[in-house]
Amino acid sequence: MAIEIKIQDVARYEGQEVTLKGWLYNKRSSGKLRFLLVRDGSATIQCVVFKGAVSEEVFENATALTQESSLTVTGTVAKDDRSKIGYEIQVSDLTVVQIAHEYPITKKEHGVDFLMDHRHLWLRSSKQHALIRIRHEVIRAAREFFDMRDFTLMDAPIFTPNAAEGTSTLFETDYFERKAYLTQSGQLYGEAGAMAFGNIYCFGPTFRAEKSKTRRHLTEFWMIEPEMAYCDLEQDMVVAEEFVTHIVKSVLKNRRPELETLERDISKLEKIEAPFPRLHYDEAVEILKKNGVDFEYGDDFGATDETTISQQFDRPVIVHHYPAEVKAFYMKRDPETPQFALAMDMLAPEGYGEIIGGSQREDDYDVLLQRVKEYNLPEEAFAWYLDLRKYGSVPHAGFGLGIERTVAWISGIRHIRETIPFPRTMTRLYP
RNA sequence: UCCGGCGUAGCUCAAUGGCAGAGCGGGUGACUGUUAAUCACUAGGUUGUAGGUUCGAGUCCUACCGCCGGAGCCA
Repeated sequence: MAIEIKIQDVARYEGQEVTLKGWLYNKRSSGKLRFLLVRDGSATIQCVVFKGAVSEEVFENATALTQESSLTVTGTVAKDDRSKIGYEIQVSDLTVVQIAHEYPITKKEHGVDFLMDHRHLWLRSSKQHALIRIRHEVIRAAREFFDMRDFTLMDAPIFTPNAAEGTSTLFETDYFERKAYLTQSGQLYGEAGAMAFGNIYCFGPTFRAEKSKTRRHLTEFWMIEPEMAYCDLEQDMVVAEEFVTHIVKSVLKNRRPELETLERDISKLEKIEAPFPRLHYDEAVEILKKNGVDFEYGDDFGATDETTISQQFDRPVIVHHYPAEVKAFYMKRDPETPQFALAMDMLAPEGYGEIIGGSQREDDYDVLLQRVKEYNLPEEAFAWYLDLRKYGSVPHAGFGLGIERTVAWISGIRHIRETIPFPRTMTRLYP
């Protein structure tokens, strides 16, 4: 009786008879030979069916297989230098589980819209497979980083009564004849958690109804957000750069074959090491001026500005002390230079844009109440949030990291939509 | 919302205003080492929609629809 194995473990079974359960990735034939490229989710291997070595029925079955048909194969593991993984299977028996209908995704190239309409099948192809596995590793490493440091996982709600920053980009939904909004960030709830547990993080989907049609935007994306009590902006930045370093190193260690599948320039990732360069807003503006960018002092940076700044460095760069006017109401201002907020953004290299946004939060009750009024926010909706400043307020800080932009950067792929299994954009709700 | 581009076979694309085609995929067959195998044969079309110009429109014009890219906004 042959032992049932995963293709990725095939090297351990050289010369033995094994059984694989999978799907037909591709088929080539030559006279009395059938070359079946079989994938099982772990890897892909060529299975060779020779007419003289199997029953007539097995050979006929091998001939009839169509792309993505499901099958089980039994055969001997043989070393072969022509194989990409070093081995192939010499088939002795083969069972067809299902003959697949005509498979829409062929070996030739396809357009994005067609592939996205078939996203549920596209996930089977090698590039998409590699991306989702890198995404898994990014998420695993991100959680591991905070778990190792004794942060408590405390997830935030997805239905929220109000917006943290304006309502124009919120998805509204009916909530038993009231209005509810899909969350844009777990941060405010994270602050409640930090006051309860010290250090927490939350991880979940967030939703933004921005009418953005660029390769960096999704309407539904995943964010991991730590929030730390007794923490200032400086400490916040240190955690952020060590965090990103840990994620990159984990992917390099555990998902190197996938990076190679994607033809990622790995040398660029190997340079990622904390500490990262840090720029005061004023220094970032200087860089723009030096590069001849027409930029108005006091504005936030646009996408091309971010690219110009990040291109000066071979690792992520942190920009801090943004003008307070362009930043959110909850960010604390620098006591020494109150025109600046104690805010920071981390820009990924190679023009991948902002992957982290964070700040030290305003911890003074009176100042925060004043901000709520200045930003015309409904005071009663933020009563619970203001409470956090009434009962044992402490300096605290946190940030949010966008999973999809991080995966896009580490993978080196152009568009963010391939970094999530089923992307949601302005024009894409199916499948 | 604004700016730009593209809609032709299942897919990727050709076709000077003048007979709507190729490759891949599908089907039939040949081949004992193929690597997107190769070779032969074969089926497959309301050229996004609605108007207009013209002897004649896939091609030119107008409107609409869909998608793609970018801007703003953001992670």
